[in-house]
Amino acid sequence: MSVTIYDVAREANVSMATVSRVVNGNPNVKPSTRKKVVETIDRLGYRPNAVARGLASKKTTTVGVVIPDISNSYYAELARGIEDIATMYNYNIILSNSDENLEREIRLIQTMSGKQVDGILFMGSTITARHKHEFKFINVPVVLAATIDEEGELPSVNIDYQAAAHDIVEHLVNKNHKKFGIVIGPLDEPINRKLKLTGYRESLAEFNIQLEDECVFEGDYSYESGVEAFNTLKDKCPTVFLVGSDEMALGVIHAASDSGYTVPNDFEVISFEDTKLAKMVRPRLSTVSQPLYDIGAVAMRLLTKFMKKELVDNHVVTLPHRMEFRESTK
Amino acid sequence: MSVTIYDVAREANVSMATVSRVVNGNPNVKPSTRKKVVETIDRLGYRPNAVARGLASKKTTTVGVVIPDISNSYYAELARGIEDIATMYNYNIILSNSDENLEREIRLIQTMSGKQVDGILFMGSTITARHKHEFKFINVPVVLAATIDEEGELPSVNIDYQAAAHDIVEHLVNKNHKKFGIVIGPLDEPINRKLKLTGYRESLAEFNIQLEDECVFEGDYSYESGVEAFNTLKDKCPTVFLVGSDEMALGVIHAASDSGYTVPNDFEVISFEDTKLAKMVRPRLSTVSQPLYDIGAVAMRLLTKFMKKELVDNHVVTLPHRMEFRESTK
DNA sequence: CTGAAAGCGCTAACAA
DNA sequence: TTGTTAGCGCTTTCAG
Repeated sequence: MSVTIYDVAREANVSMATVSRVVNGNPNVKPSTRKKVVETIDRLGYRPNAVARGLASKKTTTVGVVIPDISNSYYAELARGIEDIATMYNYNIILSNSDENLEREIRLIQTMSGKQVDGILFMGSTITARHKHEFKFINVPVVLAATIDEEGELPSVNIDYQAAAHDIVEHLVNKNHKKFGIVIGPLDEPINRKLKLTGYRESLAEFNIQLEDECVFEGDYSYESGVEAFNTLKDKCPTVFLVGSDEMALGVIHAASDSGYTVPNDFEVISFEDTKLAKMVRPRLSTVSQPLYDIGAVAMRLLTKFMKKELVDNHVVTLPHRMEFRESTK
Repeated sequence: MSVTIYDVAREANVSMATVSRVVNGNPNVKPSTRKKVVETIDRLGYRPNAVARGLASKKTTTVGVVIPDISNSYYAELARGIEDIATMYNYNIILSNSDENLEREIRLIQTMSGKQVDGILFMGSTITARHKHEFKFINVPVVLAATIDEEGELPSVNIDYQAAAHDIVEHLVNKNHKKFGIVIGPLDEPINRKLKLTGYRESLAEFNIQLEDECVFEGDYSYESGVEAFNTLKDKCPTVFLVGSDEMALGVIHAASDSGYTVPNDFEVISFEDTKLAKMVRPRLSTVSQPLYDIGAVAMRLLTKFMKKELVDNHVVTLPHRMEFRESTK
C-alpha cells in the first residue's frame, strides 16, 4: 500500500519515534539524523496519515461548521471569513447545511462530534435546550456566529441588532418619517423577535410613534416574501420600509416599482445585511451594514482560542455595525 | 473519558465484534442480543468514533471539496448541490477555498488526501500536469465540477460551453445584430479561451461576421470589471454584449446606464451563468442558464459511484443548458 | 538525542 | 450467531 512512518523508519535506520519527531518539528533531533530522515521521507514520498494521527493524539485539526444555507450570500460571506481564519490556524472545515431544521442541526452536531472535530462553529436561528444539551455532551468548544444564545452562556459573535434598529429609527424619525413598514424575518428567531422587532418598537416609542402590528410583515428573507411584503403593507401608507435582508429589500423595491412607485422617491427602503448584492443593484441598497466576513472570521478566531485552551476574557463579542446610506433612501 | 465500544461490550456481556456488528447493522446478530446491545448503547450514551473507524476500515465517508471562492454565488450554488447529494449518500464534506491559486490548490489536495478523504470534488480554472500528477498520487477518485480537463481524462460535469456560445450567437444574428461586444472571464482559463471565445468566434464566422480583437474585453468575473468592460467597448459600437458572468453583466448594464444609455433599448446584454442574482435585478438578466445546483449534484453523484467502485459508462458528463430571455434583451 | 512499547477505538478475518 | 485476535498508522510516555 502507501508508505507509512514505519517504512521511513526502516529505510532511514531510525525508530518510528524519531521519524514522528521530525515530522512534527520536535527540536530534540540531531540535525544530521533529521537530515537523513527528511531525505528518506522525500525519497519515499511519505505523507503522514492524519486519521491515524487523530486517533493517537485525539486531535483532528478539523472543525465542524453548521450553516443554514451556503447558497445564501449572507452565510456564504460568513463562511468565507470562517474558512480563511481556519486555514490561517491550520484547521480544516467540515461544512454542512442545516436549513435551520432542528433535527438536522442536532444530527449534524452528532456526526461532526463522531468525526472528532476539535470544535464547532454553529449558525442557526434558535438555540434550544436540545442544542445546549448536545453541545455539553460532545465536550468540544462551540462558538455561535450571527446567532444568539438568549441566556448568553455560549460564546458568540454578533452585532448589536437592537442598537442597529435604534440607529435606523432615530435617523429616519429625524428625517421626518412617521409611518414605518417593517419587513422582518421569521419571528420565531430570537434575533428578529427579541432584538430587531423589539428594537424598532421601543425606539419608535421613544419618539412617540406607535408601531401597529398591521405594519409588520413577517417574511422568510427571500425575494418573493419581499414582494409580498410590499403588496400587503403598501395600503398602510408607510413612507419607509425597514427590511431584514437584502433579498427581501429587492423584492420590496421591485414590487413598488411594479405598482408604479419609485424608490426612494415614493418609498424609502433600508436593508439590514449589506451583502455584496447591496452594491450591485440599482438603486444601491441603503442598509445597516453587518461586517459579515468579520463575524465569521472573529468567530473562528475565538474558536481557535478555545481549542487551544487559551484564556478568553469575553465570550460574547459584539462587532460594530454602521449605517450605509446609498440610493434606496433619500 | 468517553465511552468506547469496549465499554459497551463489557456492560452487555458480549464481544466488541458483536457490538460492532449491531452498530454497523450487520444482520448476523440474534435479535435478543441485538436488543441487549442497543439498550446498553443507549444507556451508556455510546457514540462510535469515526476516526478509529476510519483508521481500521480505510474509509472516512468524507470527501474533499476544492472550490475557488465560496462567497461567489456561482460556486455557492454549486456547493449546495454538492453538499446535498453528499448528505444523501452519507458523506461529509471538507470544504476549502483556493482562490484559483495553483499552489494552494495543490496543497489543499495534499492535506485532504492526508486526511484520508474517500474522494475529491475539484473546481478550479485550469487543470495542469501538477494537478494530474497529484490526483494520480493520492489514489482516490476525483471529479471536476464546472471545470474542464482539456485532455478529457478526468471525470467532469459541465455544460457544453461552445454549443451555448453558438446558441447565443445564432439567436442574436437572427435578431439582426452585427456588432458584438464580448466580455469574457480570464483567458488563461480553458473554458473561456478554448470554448466560449472560440465558440463565439467560430459561430460568428458562420454568419460571416468577423470578431475583432478590440471587441473582446477580458474581465475577472467581477462587477467592477463589467463596468470597465462597458466603458472600453462602448466606442466600438456593439449592439449587444455577451458577458461571462452575472456580476459582470450587472456592471455592464449599470455602466451603460451611467453613460445615459438604457438596456435593452440601446444595448442588449446576455449573461452566461444564471445565478439567483439574475432574477433579482432589474432589468432581469437574459442569460445562458447553467444548471448550477445540478452540476454540483451530478458531480457529487458521479463521485459517489467512483467511491463505491460502481461502473460508470460516461466519465465526462454534459448537462443541458438553455437560453433564458428576460429583460436585458429585447 | 534516540528507541521500545503501549495504546488510541475500531474493523475484519478467522475460528468456533 | 458469537468471540478472538490482529492490525490500521501514528503519538507519547518512559528508559536509556
